[in-house]
Amino acid sequence: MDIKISFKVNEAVFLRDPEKSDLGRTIIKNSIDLINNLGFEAFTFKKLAIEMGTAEASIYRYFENKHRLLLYIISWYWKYMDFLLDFQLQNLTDQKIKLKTIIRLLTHELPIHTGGLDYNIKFLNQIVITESSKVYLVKEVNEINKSEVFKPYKELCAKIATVITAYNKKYAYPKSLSSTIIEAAHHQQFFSQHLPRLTDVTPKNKNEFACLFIENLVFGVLG
Amino acid sequence: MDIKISFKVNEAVFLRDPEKSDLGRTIIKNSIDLINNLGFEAFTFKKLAIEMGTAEASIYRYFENKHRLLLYIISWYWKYMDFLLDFQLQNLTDQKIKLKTIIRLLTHELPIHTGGLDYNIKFLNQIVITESSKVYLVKEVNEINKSEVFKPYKELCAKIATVITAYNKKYAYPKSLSSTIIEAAHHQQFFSQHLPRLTDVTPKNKNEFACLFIENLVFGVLG
DNA sequence: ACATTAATGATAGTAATACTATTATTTAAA
DNA sequence: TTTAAATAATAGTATTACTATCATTAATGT
Repeated sequence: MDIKISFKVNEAVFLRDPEKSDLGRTIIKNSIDLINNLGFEAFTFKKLAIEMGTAEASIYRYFENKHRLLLYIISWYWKYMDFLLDFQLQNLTDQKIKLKTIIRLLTHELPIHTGGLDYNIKFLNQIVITESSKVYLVKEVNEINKSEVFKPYKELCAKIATVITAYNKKYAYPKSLSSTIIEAAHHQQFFSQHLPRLTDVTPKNKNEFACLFIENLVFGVLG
Repeated sequence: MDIKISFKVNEAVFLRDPEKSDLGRTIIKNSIDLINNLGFEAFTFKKLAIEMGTAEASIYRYFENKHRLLLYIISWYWKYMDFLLDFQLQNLTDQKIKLKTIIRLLTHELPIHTGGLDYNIKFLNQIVITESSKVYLVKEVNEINKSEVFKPYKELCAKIATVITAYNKKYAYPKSLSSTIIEAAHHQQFFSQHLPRLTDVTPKNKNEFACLFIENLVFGVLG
């Protein structure tokens, strides 16, 4: 069975759905590559158009601006993460194992699901670590939030919070703990890569570090 | 006694030291106001120059670009935070009270120290919450880091880590916990202001929320 | 007090960015 | 096979992110 995975991203994010045309999919694929290469600040639609051999105006038909395009990519990622989480938590009954599975997912490169997915998951992962907070850390956050485009993040957060509560019914801050571990997963990965003195990473545990730290944190708080 | 507080920010951050001239100080003061008003993305040197009634070129004599200016402001903030921390931890012996004092400082508006400080601390606080991570979440982070401009953040982190270790010698991740609570302090404040569903904030505890959550987190992990 | 240096103001200019608009051409749908 | 929709190609504008020049003002040293 050759399943094509695709996720519906909120329509408010784009002008034309990039999933529904070759050009659209090429835009997303090349954006992921180029944002990863240049960083979001230096990334422009012009450069993307040149990279793709298309016109700048074509990209503007899909996205209002590069911030929306990033929002699309990040939303897509959260939807994919949500899907993987459902998939991996399936049939698990032990809440501790569920939490460990979640933490593992949040702190590692996403497994590449055979079939579908022509996006570079390694790059996507790096983009999420470095750029994801830029989608909401903007002046217009309240305005943007009204169109519900942050829903995928909120839903993932709520889902993790449910598992937290199932593990420890008395814990008072399941959603905050959830958003904190998501963000900390990114930060600790970024710091261990670029600013290791902000962490306790060692050369030995470099890849596992964020996971170890967050597991210790979560089970420390939840008991 | 009328003490003027000032902090030496690493010289690599600026071209000309803004603390050493009226124009320089006006640049910083107005930047804080304007970044708070417009957000960092919409903030430009041109707008700042108009606001100040000076020429754009004058500002470029102090800072290479707006990223460096933000880095200056954020570095200044960390130095000020470090100073306040020393001040408030003075004479405290109970490590638990020390940690609570730290968490309180990280999650509240900084107290305005009489004398000195013509910067708007309320605004500065908001800028740190919303913009501070943008100084390191950039492609050039390794390059920038070489000039030691992130030292104030690292030193604050190390200082907090010392207290964490003093409180619990067995805890394996003092620096990561330290950077995590600093970042979480910002995120949880931002989320409770703008995206409350990512938190467990209630209308009642809105101002105290981040503090309560992080206290619970820290003493949960450290025992 | 005067000369020298340094800082600022005023103005101009350039390349790149972030778009919008127009029209011709290709592709897809009715 | 007609019609509509999507794309390519091209142009154009306002703003951004700078750099350069030169006159003026302020600060400093002797």
